[in-house]
Amino acid sequence: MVTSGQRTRERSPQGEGSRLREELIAAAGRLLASDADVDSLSLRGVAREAGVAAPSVYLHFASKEDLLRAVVDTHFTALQNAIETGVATGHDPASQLLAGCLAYCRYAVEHSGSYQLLFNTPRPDIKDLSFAGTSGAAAFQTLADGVGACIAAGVAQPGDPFRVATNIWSALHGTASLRRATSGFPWPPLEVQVRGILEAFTGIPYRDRSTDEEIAQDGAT
Amino acid sequence: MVTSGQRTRERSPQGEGSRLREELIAAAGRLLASDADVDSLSLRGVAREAGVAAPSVYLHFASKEDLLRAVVDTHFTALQNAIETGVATGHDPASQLLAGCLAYCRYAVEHSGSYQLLFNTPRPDIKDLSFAGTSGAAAFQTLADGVGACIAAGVAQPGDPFRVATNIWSALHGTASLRRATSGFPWPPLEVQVRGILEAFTGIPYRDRSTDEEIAQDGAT
DNA sequence: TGTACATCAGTGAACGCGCGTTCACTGATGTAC
DNA sequence: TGTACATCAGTGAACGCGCGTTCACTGATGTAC
Repeated sequence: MVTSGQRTRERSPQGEGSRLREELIAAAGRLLASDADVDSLSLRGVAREAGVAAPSVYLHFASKEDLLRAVVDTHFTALQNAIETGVATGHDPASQLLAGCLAYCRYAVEHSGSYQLLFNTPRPDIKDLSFAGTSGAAAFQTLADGVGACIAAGVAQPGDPFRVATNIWSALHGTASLRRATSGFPWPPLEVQVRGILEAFTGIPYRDRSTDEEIAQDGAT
Repeated sequence: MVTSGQRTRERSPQGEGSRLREELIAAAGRLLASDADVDSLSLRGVAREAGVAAPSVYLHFASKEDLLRAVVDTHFTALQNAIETGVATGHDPASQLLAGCLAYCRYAVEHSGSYQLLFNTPRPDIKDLSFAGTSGAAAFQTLADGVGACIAAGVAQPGDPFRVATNIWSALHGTASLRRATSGFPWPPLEVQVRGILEAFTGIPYRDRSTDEEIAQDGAT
């Protein structure tokens, strides 16, 4: 149980019935944030968290599957936003790549239920069958473009951006997933490992590099 | 449904009651091999697959949890065996490292339900709370030792074997997990990617290197 | 202004299902005398 | 050799639970005349 949906939710005013739709998606998000398992996302559980009777879900979703699809969509958008916000803090291809990858990993670690739903749940009923055109593909393209920009700028070692991005994605996904599934393993700080991974696959000396924030601070002192 | 447990399993002869214990673990393995989801491993489902009534499970396991613990143990042992068999095919530290990592990834991809149970299921009720001393730790130690041997032999670039092994593990786990969860992504052949990952983290030129088998074949022609 | 009616947001009770677990049992095989 | 009894491997029926879904409903708000 999380925020234990307030028992006396007041009904939406007439014409605003679609508010409940957003409230249900938000309730599912709260469950994912706490319990962090797709299978804990029962239709009744989500309705309970939203403070509403189970059949009310059917006012906005045709089935449980339909509800989960909307949840997946919402969380893919949130991840994409997190990445773009991160990338925007960088001022050159190399720092943008680091910032984007860090944002991705932080999202995965800090919203691990959500991330688990997006990338560790092979549920064709909920997700698109082909990868191309999905939100996951969009996020990957952002990564591949970032790698390509570093190679084009001559700061990363030459190579096929798509393949390099595939390796980086694998490593980032791996560390985020393993951190969640293992208890007691002595993981290094997330940023340290992300820097090491990026350095290994691009040749950019990230381990010796300050963040843009640190550079700004150093310049200010 | 898989092999749909034969409806008329003949009972074990007297004194051999513990046969059922192994049959139940094997039945769980068949379910994992086909359906590949921990949550599909219901006590009733396993009994059904074994061709036995549900309460019969309690002749050998105190609870569903207890059964699943035994299943986890069995599959960790299978993974460790696969790795050791792989390592044994190598004749120097570098080829042993590659062989062990390939064996790990192949196990993960070919027994994806089993692998999912071992490494993507944070279930403290089923698994040990601390990582140290577990079968997972043993497998990781094998990897760290392999990396250490390559560094000591001077074939890998210098570094902390534990940290390098952590990065390799993350990347191998990531590619195995993502291959399962994404449909439609253009993954490179597993061995190609594993070689690229190992080269990036150790500096050993695996991408240009033949397997021991290929060397043996080349020598024979 | 009053009243009949429509619309809208949401509910309570019920359904059939599979689950984990408990209980008293069955029926074959071995053992004691 | 026969028979009473113990042991052993496993079963059938039942329990309470939460699930997804359906159904007929309620009661507040708006609209037509």
